[in-house]
Amino acid sequence: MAPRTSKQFEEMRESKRKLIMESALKLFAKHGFFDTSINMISVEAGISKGLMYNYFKSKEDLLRSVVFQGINKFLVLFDPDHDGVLTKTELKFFIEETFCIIETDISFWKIYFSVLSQPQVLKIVGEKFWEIVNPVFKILENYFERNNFKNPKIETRLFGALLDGICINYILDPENFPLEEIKQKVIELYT
Amino acid sequence: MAPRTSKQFEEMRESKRKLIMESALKLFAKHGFFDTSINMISVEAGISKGLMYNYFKSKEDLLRSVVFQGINKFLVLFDPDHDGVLTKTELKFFIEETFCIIETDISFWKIYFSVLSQPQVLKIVGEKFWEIVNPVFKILENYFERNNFKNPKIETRLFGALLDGICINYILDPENFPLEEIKQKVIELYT
Amino acid sequence: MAPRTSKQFEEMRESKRKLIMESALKLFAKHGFFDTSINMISVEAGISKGLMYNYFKSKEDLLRSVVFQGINKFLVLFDPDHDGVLTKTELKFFIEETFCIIETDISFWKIYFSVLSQPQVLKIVGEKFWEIVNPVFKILENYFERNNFKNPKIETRLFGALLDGICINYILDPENFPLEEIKQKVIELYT
Amino acid sequence: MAPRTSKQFEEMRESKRKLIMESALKLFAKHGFFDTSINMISVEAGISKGLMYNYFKSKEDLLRSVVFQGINKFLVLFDPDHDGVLTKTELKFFIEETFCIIETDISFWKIYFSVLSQPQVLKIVGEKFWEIVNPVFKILENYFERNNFKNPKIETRLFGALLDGICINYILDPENFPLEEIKQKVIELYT
DNA sequence: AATGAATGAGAATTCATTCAT
DNA sequence: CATGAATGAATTCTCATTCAT
Repeated sequence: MAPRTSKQFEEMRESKRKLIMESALKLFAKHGFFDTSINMISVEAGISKGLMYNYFKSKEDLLRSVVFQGINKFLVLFDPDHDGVLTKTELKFFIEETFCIIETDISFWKIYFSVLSQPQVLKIVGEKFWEIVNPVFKILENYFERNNFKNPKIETRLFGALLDGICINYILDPENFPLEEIKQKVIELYT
Repeated sequence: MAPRTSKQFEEMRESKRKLIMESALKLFAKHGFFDTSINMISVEAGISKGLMYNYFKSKEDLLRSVVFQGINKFLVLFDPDHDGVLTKTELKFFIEETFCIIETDISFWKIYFSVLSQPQVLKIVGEKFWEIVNPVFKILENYFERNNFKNPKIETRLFGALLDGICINYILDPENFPLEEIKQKVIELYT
Repeated sequence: MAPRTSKQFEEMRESKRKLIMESALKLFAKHGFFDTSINMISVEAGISKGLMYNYFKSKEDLLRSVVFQGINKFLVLFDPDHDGVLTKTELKFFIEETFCIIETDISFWKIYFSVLSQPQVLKIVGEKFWEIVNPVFKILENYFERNNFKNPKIETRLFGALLDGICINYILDPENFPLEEIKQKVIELYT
Repeated sequence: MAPRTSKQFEEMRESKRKLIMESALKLFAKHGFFDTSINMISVEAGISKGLMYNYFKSKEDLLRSVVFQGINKFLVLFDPDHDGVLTKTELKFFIEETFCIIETDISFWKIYFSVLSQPQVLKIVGEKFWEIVNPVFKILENYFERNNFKNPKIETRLFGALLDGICINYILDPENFPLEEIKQKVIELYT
């Protein structure tokens, strides 16, 4: 029998890591970080409690991993050219994709806002959060400047706040929130 | 010694209740609900752990009380005539007061969003939350209708989302968030 | 009924503290620090696990307390005048009392040597240990100097080593170790 | 390829066993038995955790092996003629070698005293310990008898205690302990 | 009313050991 | 022979809540 290659092992590890993260994502979203125990996660993932610690060094580490994975998934939408310059089309695409992701990744966004509003949890995610978010703000500011918005800095902040607010309102009551119409309205406002 | 009247007792009780709630508000905002222990609260309030349970049924009950007190404080701003009809001046006043309260009651808002984004905490606050928020939405919708906004329902939702988003962004980074300029922009947009 | 005074409360606390320390001493000596769980101690003391942490902030803290209590009990034997000068009679008394304490406090000495020889445990007891032991060495050195021993420093070290060695040998096999005769021999050698 | 002979296999096994034991010795001495995990040992030895169990039945078995190897290394110094009779020269040689070994094998002695003073660890090493130590005592007793010491039994115990005490004191503070001068003093006392 | 000692369920984490590959 | 993923029992510690005083 051919011995398993190192690569195959790596793939197995990676897929189990993903499995654990998905279980955690689901439960964190459903019950919140503090009310989700390692035990619950391991049951959900169908593994033993101990094994968790083979893949993540603590519950906090697991949260961090889940949060950053979600943020990164979101950020790739942004400025697809990676040229630091946002065209009107790109912004429209970004907004559309954002709304799409709000809908599909609702679990992630629940965790995301939980992280933002819980001091102890925010502490865990820490500085790295700002490292990621700040460049995005820069690019938006640049966009508003080029498009002759009166006060680009303010506009950027307002835009960010609006998306956050929409997201948090959608999360609160997904059934009744008119996501599609809100999306059209936002696109209309900004492009 | 003159026996204390029942009224004096009530006043003492009420003021101690307030003391506990203020201590809790401060600590929940600083450390989060889960990382604030009953012990910490009682130390902050200068009373014993046991006495807490004389005023609040449980830690959850205390949270609920703190949250609803804050919401009520906020709601009295709204529609001062209680006539269910919002004038342009009243809306402007409402926005201004909202921004004022965002700044002065930052501790409350931290808890508020923590409540919104933590499923278990939201569960505690429960239905009563919607009972309070829904009428406000109705009044706003009515305002947008009377002022010929194209889609009052959407506009209401967008307005709510925007305020929520502004608040959450301010909370995250109060030092750098341009609250005053954002306020002007919002007033300009809606009145 | 007369209300309990604060002093009575303090006494109750103190006696419970002692109870826990005695239980811990017994079990640490019997099973060693690592093989004695907080659970075992609380059962032995007839209290709940949680209550332990009302009196000691951790298992390590409990160990520290037990060890220092034992060391202090031992040190009061030394130089009863507190004049820093040891007479021949005082040394004889010290040796006699030491042997007495070796016999009666065997549990403590087991822990003591466990602490000395387990790096992680020694770390817990830490610097405070040397703060206590060093002055004793000084006084002994002074004694040997005044009594014209050839090399007081060496003699001090040898004396300390001998007592440690006797103690550890007694602990290992109390039934068969001729403690009384060894004591006479030591007195004869040093006074 | 030439098949490996059984003898070669044995040699490889033996050398790997030694490697593991050396790693364990080093880590047990540094961190103590309980704070050294199988994982740490296997990393130190550059092998897998699983392989450890191919060479040693358990962690306890590994400790036992390490301790007995050290004791045996020490015992061969003793009575080189194996005639059960110790000459004055042999005793001097024995003392000198003992002090030499105290210095070079400090890691072992740390473990040794840890074993002596930790009940659970002593239990592991068990009876075999006494089987080894008792004959040595016999030979020393015989020596003191032949050399007209007043009470050979007591003298033997005292001698053993002194060496143990010296060793434990050296271990505690190798930098400052005057090992060489103590050695001269001991030789002077006993030969 | 007021206290804080006491409880005990439950949390995160560790680690010796096993076993499929 | 060699690996390291997987297990699960055991451990320390926390904390909301109760209750005798």
